[in-house]
Amino acid sequence: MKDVATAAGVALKTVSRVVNGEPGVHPATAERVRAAIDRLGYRRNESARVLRRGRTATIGLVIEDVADPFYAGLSRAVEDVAIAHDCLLLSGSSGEEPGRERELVETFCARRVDGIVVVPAGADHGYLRPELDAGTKVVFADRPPGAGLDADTVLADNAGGAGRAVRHLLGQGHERVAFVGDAPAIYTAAERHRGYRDALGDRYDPRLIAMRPPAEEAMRADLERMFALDRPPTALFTGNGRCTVTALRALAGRKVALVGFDDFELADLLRPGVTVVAQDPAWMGRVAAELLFRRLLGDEGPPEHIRLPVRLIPRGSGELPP
Amino acid sequence: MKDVATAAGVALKTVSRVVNGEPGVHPATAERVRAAIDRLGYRRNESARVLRRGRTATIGLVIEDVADPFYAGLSRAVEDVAIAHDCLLLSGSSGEEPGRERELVETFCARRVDGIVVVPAGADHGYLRPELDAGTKVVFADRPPGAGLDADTVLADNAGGAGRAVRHLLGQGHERVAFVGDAPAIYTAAERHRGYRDALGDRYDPRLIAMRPPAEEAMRADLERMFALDRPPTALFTGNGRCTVTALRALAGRKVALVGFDDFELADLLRPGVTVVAQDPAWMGRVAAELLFRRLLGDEGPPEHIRLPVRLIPRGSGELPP
DNA sequence: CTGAAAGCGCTAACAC
DNA sequence: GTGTTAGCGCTTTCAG
Repeated sequence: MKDVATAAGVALKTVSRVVNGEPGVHPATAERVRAAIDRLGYRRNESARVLRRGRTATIGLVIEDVADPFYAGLSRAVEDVAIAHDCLLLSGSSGEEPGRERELVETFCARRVDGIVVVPAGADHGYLRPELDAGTKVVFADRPPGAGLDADTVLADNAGGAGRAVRHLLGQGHERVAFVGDAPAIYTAAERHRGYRDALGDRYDPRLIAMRPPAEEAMRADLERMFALDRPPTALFTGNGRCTVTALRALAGRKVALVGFDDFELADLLRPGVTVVAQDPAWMGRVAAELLFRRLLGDEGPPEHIRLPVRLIPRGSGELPP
Repeated sequence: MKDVATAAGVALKTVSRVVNGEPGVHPATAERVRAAIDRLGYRRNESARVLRRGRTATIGLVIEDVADPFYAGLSRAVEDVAIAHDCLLLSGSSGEEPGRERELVETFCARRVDGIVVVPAGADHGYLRPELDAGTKVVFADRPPGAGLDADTVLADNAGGAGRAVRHLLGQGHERVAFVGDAPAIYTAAERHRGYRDALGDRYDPRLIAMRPPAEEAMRADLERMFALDRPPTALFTGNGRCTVTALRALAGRKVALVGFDDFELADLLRPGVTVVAQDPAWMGRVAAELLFRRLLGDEGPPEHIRLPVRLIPRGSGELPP
C-alpha cells in the first residue's frame, strides 16, 4: 500500500480511501491510484484489515460430515446465505466426536469468526461460555446445545415426524412396527425414538428396537433377531437416511413395510418407492444462517427456538399391508 | 496478551512463549502465565499472528457445488488432509459460473490462504498469474486450467473410462449406443464424449448424442427423439452421476441397457443394478490436497499432471442384451 | 479533498 | 530464562 502511494504520488491514506471506496477523493487522484494498483498488482491484505477492524467477515460451520447428503445440503444453504452477506465460510466436520467439535469451534473462535453455526456432536457446551461472553454469536442447528446453555436453536420436528411415520404404518393395519435408529446418544435418534414410542403406546415392545451406528452386518443381525420372534415385525421405521439405506440392504428384498426418516435421492426409483418423512436440509441451513446474521446485525432478543415441520411422502413402501 | 503479562508479572514476550509452547521458560513462570490466561479467558488473536508470520494456515477449496455428492466426497477428503496439516479449510461453491469461481479464488487470495484447490468452472485462468507469482500455490482438480497455464492438475481418466463403458456395451452386442452427457463446455463432459466417440469408431452417430445440463423434461424429449429414430438406441451411456439419475427417471422403466459415469449410492439397490464407471472423489481430493501441501512445504518441481484410473462396476443394467 | 501519526495484537531478532 | 524493540499492513483520528 505504501508502494502504491509512492507510485501514485499520494499518501497512504488516499490509497486506503480508494481501495475502500470511501468518498472524498478527487476522481483524477483516484484514477491515478487505481492505475498504480494495477501496475503493481497490489492486493489488500485482509489479515491486516481484520486485525484493525475487529470483524473478520467470516463465519464458521461445524457439521458432522460434509460427505453426508443431509449436511452437504445444509452446508450449501449456509454458504449461500454467507455469500449474500459478503462473508466467507470456514467449515469442518466433527465426525460425531465431541472433542473434534470443540477443537473446531475453538479454532474458529481463535480466528475470530464473527459467528458460528454448529451441529453439536457433544453434550457439554460449557466451553462456549467465554466465547459467547466475548460476543461470538452461535446458532445450533439440527440438535440443541447441552444442558445449561440456552442459545438460538433450529431443529426439525423429530418426535412429531416419527409419530407421523408410525401412525401412518398403524393406519395400514400394522401392529408390530420395529424401530431401527442411530445410537441413542444422538439427539435426533433419541427424539425420533421418543416419537415412535409415544405413537405406539402399549404396542411398544423393546425387543423391536435396534439403536446403533448404522452398519450393514450389525443391522442384518438385529433384523434377523427381530424376525425370529414369536410375533415378528411387519413394518419398519428407520431413524435417519443412513439407517434407511443400510436397512434396505440388510433386508435384501424381504417383504416388510418401511417408512424412513429423511428423504434421499432415488427413493422414488426403488421398487417399491420408499415412503419417507422428509426434512429439508437446505431450509434448516438457511434459517440457521439467517438467524445468525440477524444476531450479527445486532438483534439482541432472547434466544430463539425454531422447530421446522417435516412432511410425509408416501411412495409405496409405507403402504404395504401387514 | 499485555494484560496477561501484567497479571502474571512477566513481559509480553514470555506470554508469547508460553502460548506458543516455545522452549526456554521456567516451568513455574509458565504455570503462572497459564493461570493468568485462564483467569482472564485470554485467547490468542489469530489475525495478528497471521499478519506477523505471513502464513495463514488456511487453504481454500473452490468446487462446483457441495451439495453434489461427488464434490461433497472430495471436500471431505481435502478437509481431512488439511486438518492433518493443522490447516483450516475455506470453501465455496462456484455453481459452474466462471465469474463466481474467480471471485472466490480472489477472495481467498486476499485472505492470504496458503494455497488453493480449485475445480475450475471457467476456461480462462489468466487472473491467477499474479497470485501464482506472489507464491500462492494452486492445484486444479477434476478439470485442468484454461489454456496457457501449466499447473498441478489431478484428473480422472475420463476418456479412458468412457471408452471402457462403451466397449462394455458393444461387447454385449449393442450396435446403437446413445450418449447423454452434460453441457459440452464442461471439460469432463467433453472428454467423456471424446472417449465415447473414439470407442464407437464408425458406429458413431451424432443423432444419438444429447449434451446439456441434466433436467428431466429436456432429457425426456431428447430420449423420445432418439427412440423415434429408424434404428433407435438399445443402450445408453450417461456422462455423469446427475445425468444417470435424470436418465433413469426420464426412461421411466423403458428397457434399455445403461452404463453411467460416476458411482452413486443405491446404484446396487435399483433393479436392475446400475452398471457404472466409478471414480473415487475422496481419492481425488486427497491426492490434490497432498500435492498442494507438498508444494507448500517447498517442493518446487515442474507441474504434475496426475490421472486417476476409474473402474467399471457391472451390476446388471450394463449387461442387458440389445 | 488530502495527509501524518498512532496503534490493532502479535512474533522475530536481539539484547540482557 | 527473560525482557525490549521494531515492525507485519491496514484503518482511525485528527489536522491541515
